[in-house]
Amino acid sequence: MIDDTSAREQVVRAADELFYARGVQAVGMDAVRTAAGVSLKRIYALFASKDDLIVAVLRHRTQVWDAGLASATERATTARERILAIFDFLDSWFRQPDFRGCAFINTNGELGGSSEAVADAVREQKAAFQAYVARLVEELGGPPGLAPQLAILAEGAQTTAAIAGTPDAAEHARAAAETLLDAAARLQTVGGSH
Amino acid sequence: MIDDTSAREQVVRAADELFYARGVQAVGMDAVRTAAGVSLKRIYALFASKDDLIVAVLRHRTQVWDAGLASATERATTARERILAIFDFLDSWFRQPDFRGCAFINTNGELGGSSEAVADAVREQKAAFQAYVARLVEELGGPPGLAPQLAILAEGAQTTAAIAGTPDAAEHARAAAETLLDAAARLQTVGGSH
DNA sequence: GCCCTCGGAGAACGATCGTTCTCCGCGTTG
DNA sequence: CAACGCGGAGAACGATCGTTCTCCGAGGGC
Repeated sequence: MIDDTSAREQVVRAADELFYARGVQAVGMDAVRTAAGVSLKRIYALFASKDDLIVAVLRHRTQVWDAGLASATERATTARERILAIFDFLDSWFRQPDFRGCAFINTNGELGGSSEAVADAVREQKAAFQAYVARLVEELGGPPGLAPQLAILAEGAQTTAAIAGTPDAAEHARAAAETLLDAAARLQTVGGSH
Repeated sequence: MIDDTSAREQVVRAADELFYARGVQAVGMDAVRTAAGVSLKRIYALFASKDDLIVAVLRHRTQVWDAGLASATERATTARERILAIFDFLDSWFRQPDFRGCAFINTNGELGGSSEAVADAVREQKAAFQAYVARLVEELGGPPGLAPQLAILAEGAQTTAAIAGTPDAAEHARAAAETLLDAAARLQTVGGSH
């Protein structure tokens, strides 16, 4: 037998893939069991219920997202480049063949109305992303109002790419972000109303 | 008894409200029957299956959305004002107490991976919105790349408002749209690189 | 007035869900 | 070596799903 920690990890990883590909409610616990190779008894010893597993999957996705975002932006030297690197990160994500939109948005749409725990986990992740963008904008010296605008571009690109089935939205969002960054820089240098 | 047309309408309207509030899979056909006041036998005479009903609900939502968008933007006189009116329309929508995000995005996240019919209906609606924005941008004389950027702002505002539970995203998206419109106008008048 | 058809209410059916329980084999301890 | 506890496989359970069927009462044609 394997220890609890790696069993948990296997279950979460398998459930994550299945939930993301087919939606949460369409995946039965039997499918999770088969994919993870962990018995149902064990799964229910590690997680109190399917809802618990869903939340654990969302927290795992948060970690994966945070790590991917960090590694995508750390190469850039300036704050502006780091902000634009977010959209390059989205672009490469949208190009993956199994891309099916943002798991947090999808899960929130499916269960956010009934499960408060799910809604909370999703809200937390999006708030963390907003805070990350806000930090970059602050580093840049941009106005505080710029950060939510950039975050909205990133969110919109994700849903647009998921529904259209093309990665174009990343480029469009990146171009819009550049325009917003330019406008902020211009306001900063000339420092006045038009 | 009532005629088929109004029975259909009642079923679609009731299903729409239930699906939007709780998610599609969480609503049984019995609940639709009770809310619509139409017998299950009749429902299955009007719709071949639940999937059929889901698609009919999405088409109905498309009509409601189109009508709301048209009435919100028709008062504005210039193309720029009509574009910005989209975000005012979103703002008033986000403030409704039963707002729970964009039904198309939610349904696509829940079923788009398994049902091609649902994915198609959602794609159609989003493509129509993109085309509508593109028409306004053309009317404005803006560059063609501007339209997808504005559409992405609208999409991002919807998911952000749904998850955060606040209507702030509409204002942020509107402000970003103004910046993008200003930048496009500036390029148009001075007509050159920076 | 009688029959016949049609639609409404909801029971019934098979499938599947989340969750628990049973059975069995294996490894450990005294 | 024998008794025992623990985990794995999967059957079992009650609930609920989408869909169909049965029963029954109301209303129009002869």
